Amino acid sequence: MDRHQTTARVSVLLPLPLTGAYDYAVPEGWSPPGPGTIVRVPLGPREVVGVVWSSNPTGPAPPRLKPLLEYLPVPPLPGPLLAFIDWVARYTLSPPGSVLRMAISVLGAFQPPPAVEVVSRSPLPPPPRLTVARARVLAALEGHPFLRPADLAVTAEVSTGVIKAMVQAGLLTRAEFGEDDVPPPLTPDWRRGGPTLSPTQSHVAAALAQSIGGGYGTTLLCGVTGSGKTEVYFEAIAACLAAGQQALILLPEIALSAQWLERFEHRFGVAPQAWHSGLSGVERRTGWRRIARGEVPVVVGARSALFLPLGRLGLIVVDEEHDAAFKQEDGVLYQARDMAVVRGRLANAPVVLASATPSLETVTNVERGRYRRLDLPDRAGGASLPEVTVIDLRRHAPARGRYLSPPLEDAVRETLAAGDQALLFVNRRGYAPLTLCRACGHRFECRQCSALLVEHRLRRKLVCHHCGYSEPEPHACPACGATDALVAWGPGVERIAEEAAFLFSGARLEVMSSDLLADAKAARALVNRMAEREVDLLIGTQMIAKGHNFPHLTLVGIVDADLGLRGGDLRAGERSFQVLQQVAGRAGRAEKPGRVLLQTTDPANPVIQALAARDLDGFLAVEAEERLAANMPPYSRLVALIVSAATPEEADRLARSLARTAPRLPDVTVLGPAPAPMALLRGRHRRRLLVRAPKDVSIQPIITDWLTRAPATGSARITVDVDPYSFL
DNA sequence: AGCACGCCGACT
DNA sequence: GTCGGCGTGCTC
Repeated sequence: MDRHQTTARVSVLLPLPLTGAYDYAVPEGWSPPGPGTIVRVPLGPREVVGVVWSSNPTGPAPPRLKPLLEYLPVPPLPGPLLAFIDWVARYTLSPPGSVLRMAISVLGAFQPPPAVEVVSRSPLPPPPRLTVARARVLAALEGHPFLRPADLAVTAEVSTGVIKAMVQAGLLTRAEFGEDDVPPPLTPDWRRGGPTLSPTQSHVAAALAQSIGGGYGTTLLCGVTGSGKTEVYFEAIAACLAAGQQALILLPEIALSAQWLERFEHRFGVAPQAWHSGLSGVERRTGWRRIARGEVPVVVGARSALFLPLGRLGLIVVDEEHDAAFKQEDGVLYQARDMAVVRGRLANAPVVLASATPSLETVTNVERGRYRRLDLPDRAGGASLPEVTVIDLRRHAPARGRYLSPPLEDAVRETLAAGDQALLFVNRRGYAPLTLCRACGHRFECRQCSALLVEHRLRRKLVCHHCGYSEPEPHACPACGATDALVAWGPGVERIAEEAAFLFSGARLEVMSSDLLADAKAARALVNRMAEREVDLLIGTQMIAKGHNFPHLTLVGIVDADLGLRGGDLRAGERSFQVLQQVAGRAGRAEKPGRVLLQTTDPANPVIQALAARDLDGFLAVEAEERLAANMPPYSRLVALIVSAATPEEADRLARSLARTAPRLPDVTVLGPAPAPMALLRGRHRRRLLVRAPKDVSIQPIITDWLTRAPATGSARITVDVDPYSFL
């Protein structure tokens, strides 16, 4: 072709689920934009914001190129973030645009916010005689450099007309004040001394701090509850700040970590930039813009913070790295802990994974020599670890219809009599997980999902925990019409609270469950009441396991340690161990020793045994052996293909078609199709195929190829979940 | 993701 | 006769 191109062409990635980037023409006379430049482009009948992905795209130009419309006044996205977005898209088999959307879907962040009109006192001396109203206006401005005219009118109790006239008369000066004129947040003071660290803590802190500036490397920071993990990685953050770089801390549930923010503020003097779904529009906008301008030294956030435009990333910390909440379960399906490691590698920054109960994946990576491990074996301040006693429910059966065994009941009584606090852990919300008709055997199930409806007696409702569907508590069986035949089956937190209120009348009892507390503030208030000893007996779900410190808590009762040991979930054992270990960690954090009583019907179970012995490595060894024998992760890789459709027939048809066209490769196993564990979810019928492949096989191209051979038709959809976590 | 175009039920 | 339901298809 001898006709060379006259207009420059760039490829632009749009935050939409398209197959790739689109090409646009750079208008004559514009400086060519570099990768990462945020631009506005035409798309069909509308205009969208996208990001320049390549300044010199290869391949044939599309027949007609539309021109770029505008370079938006924001710094370009940092190169390592672009590489990260591409990497996540390839790994999770998501359209790159969908991944990009997570990075730039901050509404209105690309235009400087409209300036606000403000007035201030004019530098001229006020005339000797002022009307009463004008004098009030000047008085109201005392102590304020500037105010919005409307606000000033309200404080001075005058009409806006007075202010207008004063501007005219030169008594007040007008100015424009933009959101960006707000001074940048204060820099955390890394020179402030932290708490005095023990020799072990100092040693570990120094090792972490030393990795700052030394390029990528992942460290597992393993320390039991109360060992001072947070304070230790704060030292790494301090070193990162001292080096002029930015630190990113990921937490599983930001909303509940007011305590974490307080600790940070205590150590560094200012609050970090928070990033989570609870932020308001303005907070997101100003936060994102500040981060993009490189003004923010520390960000603490949930999963999505991985996609922030941090350009001088010097450290990533993933706290509670084992937490299943790091797995994003809708939209782009990714494991934020694993992606944090990738983000660190691409930005050449060290990564710290912190946990008291690290995941088998992470520990295996240590054994393979990919991660380094640092241990904090002792509890800070010399507090002793609680003693764990296993109660065999077969030998110490509770009374009929009850769930607290005599030894646990006695222990609670003793604790309360001694003026101490006790905690009962029930990992199930509601009153009873099953409502059954004794006359005909009818079970109440959700119409939308294949899940049992859970009775919530306090709300007088039966609730589906998967889709939120609820119906009033029934009086009669809808199947056989029998009245007085419905029974509540199994324990929930409300039922245990009822039993405890009966057994320990006079004790100040409170229930902590996500559906009984209005918001994070209410949860915090309850935690405070517990810490202030205004509560004697706290009964709660998983919520209570998260890092709260109760100095006078000396007894933790685990009502049903078996919950979660069954259920066919790959990580059921791990999850039980983690939650139980955390709950056990609530007891005896101060000078008083604590004890843990654990009710089980299966005392010989290795999870129970390891818990009783507080033996993390022993537990992980048992778990590792089982996973290796079953050829399951982390010794192989799983990919789930979820087929969903409006009708069961459609779902079956596509699932069978996928099974027929499944790849036939020596090491790749395809299991299924089977009804997905949640075979009916939100009105859609689901089937699942599981692919298992060795870790060194690049599974993504195999799946992509497979999907082109069995395309979805009609209402059917295929969702690919690389490294699935939820088997429920 | 939007926003089009495109074919079948209850309204002025 | 049309207003409008949301089912498929395209956007450099």
